[in-house]
Amino acid sequence: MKKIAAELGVSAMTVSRALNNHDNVDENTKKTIVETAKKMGYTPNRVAKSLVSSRTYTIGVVIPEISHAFFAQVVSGIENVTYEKDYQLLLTNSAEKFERENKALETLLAQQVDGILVSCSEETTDFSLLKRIIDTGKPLVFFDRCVEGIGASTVSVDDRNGSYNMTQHMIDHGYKTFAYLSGPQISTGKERLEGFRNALKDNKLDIKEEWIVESGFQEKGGYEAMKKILELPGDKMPRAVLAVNDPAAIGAIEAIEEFGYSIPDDIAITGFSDDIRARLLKCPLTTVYQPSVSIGRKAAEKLIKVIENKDEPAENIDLLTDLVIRQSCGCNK
Amino acid sequence: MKKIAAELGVSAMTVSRALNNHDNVDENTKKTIVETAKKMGYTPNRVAKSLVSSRTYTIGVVIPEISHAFFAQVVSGIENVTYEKDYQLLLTNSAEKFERENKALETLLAQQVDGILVSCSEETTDFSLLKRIIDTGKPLVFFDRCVEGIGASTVSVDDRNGSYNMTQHMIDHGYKTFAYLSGPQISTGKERLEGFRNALKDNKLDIKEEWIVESGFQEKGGYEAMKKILELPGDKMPRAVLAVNDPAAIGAIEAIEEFGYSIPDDIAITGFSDDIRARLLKCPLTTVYQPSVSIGRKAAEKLIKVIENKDEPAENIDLLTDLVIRQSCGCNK
DNA sequence: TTGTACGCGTTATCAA
DNA sequence: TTGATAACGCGTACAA
Repeated sequence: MKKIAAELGVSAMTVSRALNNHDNVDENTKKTIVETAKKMGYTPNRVAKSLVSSRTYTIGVVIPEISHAFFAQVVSGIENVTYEKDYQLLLTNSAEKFERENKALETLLAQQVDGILVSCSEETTDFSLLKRIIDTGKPLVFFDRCVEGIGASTVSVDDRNGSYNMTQHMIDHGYKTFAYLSGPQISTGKERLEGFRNALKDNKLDIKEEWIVESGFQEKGGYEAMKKILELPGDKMPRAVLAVNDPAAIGAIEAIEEFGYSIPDDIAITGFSDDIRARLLKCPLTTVYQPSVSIGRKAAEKLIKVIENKDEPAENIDLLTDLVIRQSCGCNK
Repeated sequence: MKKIAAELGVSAMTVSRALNNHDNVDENTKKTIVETAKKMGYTPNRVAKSLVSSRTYTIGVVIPEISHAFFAQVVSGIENVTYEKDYQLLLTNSAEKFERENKALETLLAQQVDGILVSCSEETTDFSLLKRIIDTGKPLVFFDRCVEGIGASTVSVDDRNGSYNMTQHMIDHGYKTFAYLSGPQISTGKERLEGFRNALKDNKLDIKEEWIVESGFQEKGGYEAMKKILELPGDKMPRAVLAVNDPAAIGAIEAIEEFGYSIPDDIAITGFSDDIRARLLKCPLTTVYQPSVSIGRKAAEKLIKVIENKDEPAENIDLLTDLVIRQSCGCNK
């Protein structure tokens, strides 16, 4: 800006005004300034701008695992909104680790992001840092793996209902013995398991606790949890398996096939999330559709509202899920 | 920092030195300062730091489509490195649009990122902005969809070879008539088509130009291109189809099935990228494995080298591909 | 319509 | 070992 000013024999201030298209600048000088700015390849320095305005137009995102299809889609939804609203996206990855999540949060704060979007790691059970951040008034919105009741808005699907409905669907089709591959018992994972339990209870079916195995959110955990169930002593096997999400279900399917069982005839299985792979599986996976892109969009929209209006009230936004009935549940015949 | 200084009756400068662990500060004062900083919940302001140092420890990434599995994995590789080296990731999405790519680039520049990682959009044929950025000395590295020869390093796989090898594999197994679903004729897309052409030429096989159809990089384009081929007048059909990437192949498979043909018995097909879905398809897709995470890692590593040493020479890094033979090529019997 | 002074939070530099 | 000052690039508030 100084150089442009010197070049044209005006003050830096006039250049600033011209470039920001203020109306108290002579039309002619404005034109010349804009032109020479372009000619000299001027790029405004947002860092300096941010320092004075204490606004960075930057949003920090903490994702448990970027390479997971679901989160990639959520990010895509977030990006849609930030693009429209002229915010930038600072992406961090907790890699499902509590430590990394905290470090990421600290860094985002240091970067002076205008707001933060968080989906908790698998390990996160201590919310003190999150609470402290919210208490300072820094805009923060949870998505998918949310912490409710600590003052921040949350955006997720109605996990309990989705899980309940899927379980009910299976019961309606005559299944009576169920295994459940559960996620960690926080937010999403907890609610889905509750939905499962409630459905069984409401239908007066027994819950066999040793068939409820924690698998985590990933393929490997699903594989191992399923194996554990299949290796249980005794000759009984669950007739149907509900998994906390599609990656876990996909891992479990591998285990089931390794044991030589066929899906859905020996064991029926369902997932949750409608992963990009679900419909393409050899035996297409029945699952609960989660509007991943919308989750990202809603979360980003809410966050920006909070950023731009500190009085925006906190709310828990639940998006609707849908059952996607394919072959793996065996109800399609 | 000022508040801490006031609290302790020292100057802001001493606080700065203590917090940055300089050695010319009294050990005791240093300790007290660090403690009260923690107690007061001090978070350093990187924006201010950046303004004076003209370093942001931020890397901008321009991705053609975040929600694509391949790119999500590349981003994951990039993030691994930026995490290790303490850089932050500013993610932008060109949505395969030239305009958006340019806007993203401008924004990243304005954000004063220390360097930029770019994979070009499908539409990008005008490299003038990219060239201008490189010429200003701003560190920039291309990955996957690269522009060679304009002064920036590139990281991609040896597309020509990968494509050649796949074609040769098919020829070795007796296939003689090929269709090719091509990407746009830049970088990756161009090289893969060349590999295909070269292999046919070297084997003295005819190339039927009307069976070379531009599909773009996505499912929809693959579907439509394949349909076009199958609807061609005359009763001849290609015996095998090579697609520029897996998404295009997956789209094409849908078209092939819609026409009632079976894979690989009526038409064999292969992809490129080893998408997360490839192995799970009803007829698992034979494809060329691209080390996506490594591409991200290498690109980020190279970029950081350039950032930290302006004399780092530009180079074209080619990672190796591998054929992944599954069922869709029909060579597995 | 244009210009000057100052401040944003931090650090380099020089002086004490 | 510590402090004062200036500077990074920009915008607000005021004066001309």
